[in-house]
Amino acid sequence: MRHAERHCQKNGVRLTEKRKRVLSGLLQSDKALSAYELVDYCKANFNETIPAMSVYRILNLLTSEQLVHKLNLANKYVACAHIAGEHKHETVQFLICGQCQRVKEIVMNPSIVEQLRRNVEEAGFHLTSPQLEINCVCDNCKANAA
Amino acid sequence: MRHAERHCQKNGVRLTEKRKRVLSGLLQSDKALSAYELVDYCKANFNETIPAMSVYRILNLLTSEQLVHKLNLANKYVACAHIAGEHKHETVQFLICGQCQRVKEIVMNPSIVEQLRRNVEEAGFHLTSPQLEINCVCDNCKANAA
DNA sequence: CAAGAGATGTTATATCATAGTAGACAGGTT
DNA sequence: AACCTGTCTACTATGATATAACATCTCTTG
Repeated sequence: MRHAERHCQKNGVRLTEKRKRVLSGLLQSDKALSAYELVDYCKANFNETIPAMSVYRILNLLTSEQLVHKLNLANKYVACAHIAGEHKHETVQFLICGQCQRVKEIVMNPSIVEQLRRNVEEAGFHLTSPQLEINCVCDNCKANAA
Repeated sequence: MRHAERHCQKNGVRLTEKRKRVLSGLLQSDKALSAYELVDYCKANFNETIPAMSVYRILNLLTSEQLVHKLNLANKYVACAHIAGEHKHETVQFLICGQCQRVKEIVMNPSIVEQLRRNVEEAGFHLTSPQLEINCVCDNCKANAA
C-alpha cells in the first residue's frame, strides 16, 4: 500500500479513499475477488456503499496502473503480488486453485515462455501477452482431497 | 459430424436434432460462439427457436462428450478441432486472436507442457489440465495492422 | 401400451459488465 | 473570493453470460 501511494504520486494519479479501500480489499485477500464482492467488502469493513459502477472504474484505473491484475478466466481481480518489485509486468503467470480459489502469481522460467512463444509462432499466431492463467489445485487442497 | 454421430452411438448418447444443430453451428464457424449466438444461429439457419437454457444444456453435454470445448477466457464455445483424431483431449491448447476472434486448437510440444508442469509444481501447485488459453494475434490480423 | 429415463421447455433470478449522463469536488487562476 | 477545469464519483438503464427449480414431452424398452 505504501508502494501504491508512491507509485500513484509519481504518475500523477490520485489514490483516493475509495481507491484505497478497493485496493485494500484485494491486498488482504489471498483469493481473487469480483467487483461485486469488493462492493460487499467495502460495505462490511468501512460501512461505505460504493456503487458497482464505481468499483469497475476504480479497478480499471488500478489495472492500468498495474497495481491490480484482472483474471479473465474467473472474471475476478487480484492485487499485483510484486507490487513493490521491478519485474516486467508483461511476463507474469497466474496459478488458480480450482478448489479454494487461491491465486498465486509467479514468474516462469523465461526459457519456457520463449519456447511457448516459438510454438505459437509455428501455428501462425503471435503472442500478445504471456499472461497465462492456469487452472490448478494447490498443495493444501490436494492434501485435503487425498 | 459423421464422427460425432459414431461417437455418440458408441457412448450411448443420443445426438438429437437440436444437438446436431448446435454442433453444426460450431463446426461451420472458425470463431468461438457464445450460447446466445448459437440461439441466433439456429433461428437464422433452421428457423428453430431453441431457448438459451437448452443451448446451455446441450453445450454441457457436448462438452462432456469432448465434442466441444469451452473457452473460459471468452465464455464461448468451439467444436473440437480434432474431433476425428485420437489425441488426448487433456493436452490441448487454444490460440485466440484478439482481433478477429478466430480460434486455433493446437497440441503443443509435450516437453514444453512438461516443463511448465514442473514450474507449476515448484510453486506449490498442481496442473489439473494443461488446456491453456492464450491471447494472440493471428498472421492475417498482424499483416493487416502493419 | 405403460413406465421410466432422458430431453426439452418455462420462468425466474444471479452474476458480470458497459453506456451515457450528470453532479461533486479539488486545485490553480484571475 | 469567484471561477474554471479536470478528475472523480453517482445514478439509471441495459446488456451479456449463466444457473436453479420445476414442468412437460418423447423416446425406448419391457
